Amino acid sequence: MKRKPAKEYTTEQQLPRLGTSPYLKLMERTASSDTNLNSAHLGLIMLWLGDNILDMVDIDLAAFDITESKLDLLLLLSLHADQELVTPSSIADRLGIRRSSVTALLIWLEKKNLIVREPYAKDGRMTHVRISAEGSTLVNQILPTFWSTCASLVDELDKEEQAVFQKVLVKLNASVEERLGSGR
Amino acid sequence: MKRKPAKEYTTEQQLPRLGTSPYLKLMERTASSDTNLNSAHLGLIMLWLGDNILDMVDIDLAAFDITESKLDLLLLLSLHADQELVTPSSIADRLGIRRSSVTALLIWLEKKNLIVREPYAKDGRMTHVRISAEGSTLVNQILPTFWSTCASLVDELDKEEQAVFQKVLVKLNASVEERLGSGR
DNA sequence: TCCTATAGTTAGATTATCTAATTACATTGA
DNA sequence: TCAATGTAATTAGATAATCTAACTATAGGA
Repeated sequence: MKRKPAKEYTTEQQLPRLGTSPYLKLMERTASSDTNLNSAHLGLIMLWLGDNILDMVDIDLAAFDITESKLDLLLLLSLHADQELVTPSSIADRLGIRRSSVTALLIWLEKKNLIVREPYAKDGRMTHVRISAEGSTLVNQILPTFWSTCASLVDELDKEEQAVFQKVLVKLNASVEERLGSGR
Repeated sequence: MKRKPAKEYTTEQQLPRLGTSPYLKLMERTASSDTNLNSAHLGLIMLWLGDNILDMVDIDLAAFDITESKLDLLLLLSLHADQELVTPSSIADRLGIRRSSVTALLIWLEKKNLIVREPYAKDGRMTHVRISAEGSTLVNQILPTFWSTCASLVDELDKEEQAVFQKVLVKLNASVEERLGSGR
């Protein structure tokens, strides 16, 4: 979670906005010779943009008193609601986090009655996790806003730009998912 | 900071990879009628990609025992090293976080001798913050890897794709920065 | 039946945030 | 000139999301 300072008396003296160029100059000076500077520039802006987008979504979700991680988990449970067995372990595996981290999320969600944990009869060590009716209701309340925020991110692109952008994004995301070994 | 579970005995049973399509179906069902579904799809992938990219960079930086936030701050100090006065307040303002959060970062960085805090003679309430020689050295060690990671993110795009992508990214980032009121 | 593997949780830590309170200095106006 | 008020920085205490390591309980095989 990040960024949304309310007021806190705005400071008089500020740092000048430097823009991108000093970063590029620094890059020229410090990048290894086999690094393509254009690519690095592109990657850098992607990184910044990614950061900013996450912030925007966080701000949006804050209104629903939930975070992106938790919504992510609720969506996962939603989409696997037909599954006979959804365990903390498999969730951890999918989200790329530790089981104990999942436990922490589940405790929070269960406290709010958004999920249900049920002992799994066929194997006493396991627990089946599912989204509750209340959880589904919340997700359905959140999603319209969430999609509209997603859409607003790329609103100002014209159709042609969107088309190329889409192709590129899908490609990049696939390769990054592969590199990380994660993926939906 | 996120994701890089070491081993923790991989689970036998796993959740099936669903891919994007169930998300899109869900979107069709739950998006408000005035939300453009293509845009929302695009935004969603951008969000996922942004998340994944942050993870990648975090993993990279972990080798240097520093996080993105802290590198960000060190870079900021680097680029404003000529400035007479760089205060915690102005840093907070620029990073879009609270002064107390900056204090926490500074304490950590100072403990590692990466920055120096000096009382500001012209106004006893203020503190001038600058990067130390050691800090600069570290930054110079990190940056080659950092730039190469940035570059690797978009490596597989051909020149044409890169060109369009660049144009689009710059545009989007500008608008998101404006919406958030942040920006470098 | 005993040993070991696995699932889940708990305990305790770290990082990055926040708000509210505190401390110290600066400015201003009666 | 000094008391009230404003501002800068820090501290105290909280929450969120993560981690590792240790623990508990169950399962399953030799």
